[in-house]
Formats: sequence, C-alpha cells, structure tokens
Amino acid sequence: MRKSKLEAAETRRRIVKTAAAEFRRKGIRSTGLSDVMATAGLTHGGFYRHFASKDELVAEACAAAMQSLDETAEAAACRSVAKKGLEVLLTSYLSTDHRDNVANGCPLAGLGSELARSDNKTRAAATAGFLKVVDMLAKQYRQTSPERARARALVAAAAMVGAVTMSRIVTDPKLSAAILHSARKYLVRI
Amino acid sequence: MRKSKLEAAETRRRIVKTAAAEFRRKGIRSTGLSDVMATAGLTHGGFYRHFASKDELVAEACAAAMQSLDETAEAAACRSVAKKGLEVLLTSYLSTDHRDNVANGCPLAGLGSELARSDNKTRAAATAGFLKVVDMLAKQYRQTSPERARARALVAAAAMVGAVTMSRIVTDPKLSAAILHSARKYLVRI
DNA sequence: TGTACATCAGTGAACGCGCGTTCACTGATGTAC
DNA sequence: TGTACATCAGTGAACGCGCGTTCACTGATGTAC
Repeated sequence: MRKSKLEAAETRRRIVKTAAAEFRRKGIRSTGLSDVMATAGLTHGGFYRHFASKDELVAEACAAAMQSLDETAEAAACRSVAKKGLEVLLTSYLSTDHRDNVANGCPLAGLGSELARSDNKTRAAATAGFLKVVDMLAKQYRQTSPERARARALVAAAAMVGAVTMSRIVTDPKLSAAILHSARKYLVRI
Repeated sequence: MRKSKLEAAETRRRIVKTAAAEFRRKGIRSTGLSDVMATAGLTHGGFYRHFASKDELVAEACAAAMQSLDETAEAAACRSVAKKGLEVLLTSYLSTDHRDNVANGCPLAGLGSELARSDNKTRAAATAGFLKVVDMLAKQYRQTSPERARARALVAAAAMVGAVTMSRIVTDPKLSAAILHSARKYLVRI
C-alpha cells in the first residue's frame, strides 16, 4: 500500500486543499476529519501520517485559503488597467458570486468568527494573508500619502470582510444585495 | 421540585441570557447545552422543559444578544449631544474594550460566520437587530438624502462588524488597534 | 544490476469522550371540588 | 377556606452517535549491499 514520496506529497496537498474548501463550506468545528479525508478520496485512518493534529490541518488550510485569495486578488489587480484596479478588486470581492461561493471564497469572511477563536498559527496565517490584501488595496489609493492610503486600505479590507459576512447572514435578498452594492459604491472613494 | 410559573419564566430567561454570553464566548458549535445549563446553575436534563432543541435556544439567544446590542447603541446615541451621536457610536463599537469583551459584545462580530450557517429564525433575528443599528446610524448621517444616508449606514454597519472581527483575528496588537482606529476615523465621514 | 530488508502511506477497526436528546422520577405548585 | 389530585420544573442516569486519535496490519517503495 505504500505510496511514493511524490504521491504522498500530492496526497498531503490534496488533503489541505479539500480541508480549506470543507472548512469554509461547513465551518471548522462542524467539519470532521473523516469528512475531509473521505472528500479527498481517503480513509480517515491515514490522516496522522500527514498531520500531528486537526489544529495543524486547520492552520495549513487557512494558509492555503488565504494564499488563493491573495492570488485571485493579485490577478484581478494586474489584469485591470491602471486606475481601475481598485474597482475591479471591490467588484469581484463584493459580488453575489463571491457571496454564494463560500467554499472557494475569502476565508476571513467564511470563517471570521471561528478564526478569531483559533490558535496562534492559524491566526498568523490569516494575518499574513490579510496584510497582502491590505497592501494591494493601499497601492490602489493614489492621490494621498502612503500612510493615509494604508489606513484607507485597512478600513476597506475590514469593510469588505464585514459586508460579505453580513450579506450571508441577512435573510432578505434585497438587503443582502444592497449591502454589497453600497459597499462597492462607497469604498472606491473612501 | 416543581417551581412556580414565575420562577420557571425567570429560569428560562436566565438560560437564554447565559447562552447568549456562552455562545459569543466560545462559539455556538463549541458550546454544549450542559455548559449553558451548568453556567445557569442547572442540570442539563431540565433543558427540554423550556426549549424544543438547541437550535431554538440559538435563535432566542441571538435575538437576546441583538436586542442588548441595540439597547447599548440606542443609549449611546441618546446620551450624546446632537451632532456627536455618530462619533459616540463608532467610538464605543470600535473600541479595544468591545474587542476584548466578546461575551457581551456584538453577536454579529462574535458569531458572524456561524450565524451565516444558522437556520432562518436565527438569521432573521440577526437581520432585525442589524437593521435597527443601520437605522440608528442612518439618522446620524445628516446633510444628505435619506437614501444616501441609509446606504452609508449600511456600509458603516458592515464595516464595523468586519473591523471588530478582523481586530480579533489579527495576531499583531498594533495592527489590531490600527484597524479599529482607522475605521473610527474614516467611517465618520464616509 | 539484482537481491534482501527496512520503511512507511494508506486501511479499517477500535478507543474514550462529549454531544444532543430522552426518560423515569421527585415533590412543590396549581387547580377542581 | 380546606382537601385531593393533576401538573410539571428540575434531577440525574441513560441512549445512540460522531468526534479526534490510536493502532495492528498490508504491501509497494526506498535503500543498503
């Protein structure tokens, strides 16, 4: 049954990626390891060949999810022309598509309150990913000092997380859309 | 062992209040009913004399927590003089005190991602409480049309939730404070 | 290059534990006369 | 107003279940000669 080092590494990566999606979809606490392993096409017994504990997986899954968020944001910012970078970032993040796609969306919005209760490694991974988004946003706030641009980026990033979270909580579809729409409108020229 | 109707009603209220705090402190999924009942000074067996299920308690606890948030916000808005209402609201919500007091703080910030996965009753309670805060904020945005004031209030409310959530996730204390401070600064004049 | 043996990725059963929920029981409260 | 009985708030043990974690086992892979 033993697999080659290459295959094992690939398996490990698959587990992390699966966990990143499952955690966002159902919540960290509500996602069992058997769940994750089964979705990754494995039995749960093999888990501890790759990780020391569930917490270790949580930290790595958080890091992976944040990295994919950063890559998406970076791609959006690069693909857009000069001055429109901010609008593109805000529009894609504050879209109903993002709201309805929790499993592949921003982990800060999908797991926010659970991350706040997670251990240091997990929160550090979240922090690092968050700072990258903040830096990307700060670069888009021109016509102001770097300090102010960063302060605005901080507010915008936090507001984006809050807006998507609230748009998912709220039971009224119109209100949900209005939250995203208003945030899009006001964060461009904060 | 039977208690009077008055005592029973008081017990029920105590369970809801205790649950509202415990859920915010440890998360909904991570808080057991035995936990809640023991903290309320009862044994877990009696729970089902008052509630049909944990979900029912969750919905009521969410409603209670939102109500206490609304009362706090209303009190802050009223206590403050005319034009300073917005600043007072923002300052108290976006304070390190609020950040560090999850158990009595805003349930949207404390349970955001878990609420997004909760049932309709719970999310409806969260929605109603959120709308009250939005209305309070909208009243503070003068010098603009009611529609714009409401749109701004929507963004501000979502941003407040996001800022407190992020300030709790982030591992760097300076960054945590900066998020709150920047939000305070920029949401007054959004 | 070929052979013998150690390693270890993955399996599937088992572990103790805490969860939400149920239930028989107790005895004070509420009610019908 | 006093008595007899039904009600039911709260207790504590028990239920099945899924969780995170452990373990003996399998057999292909990696390694030493």
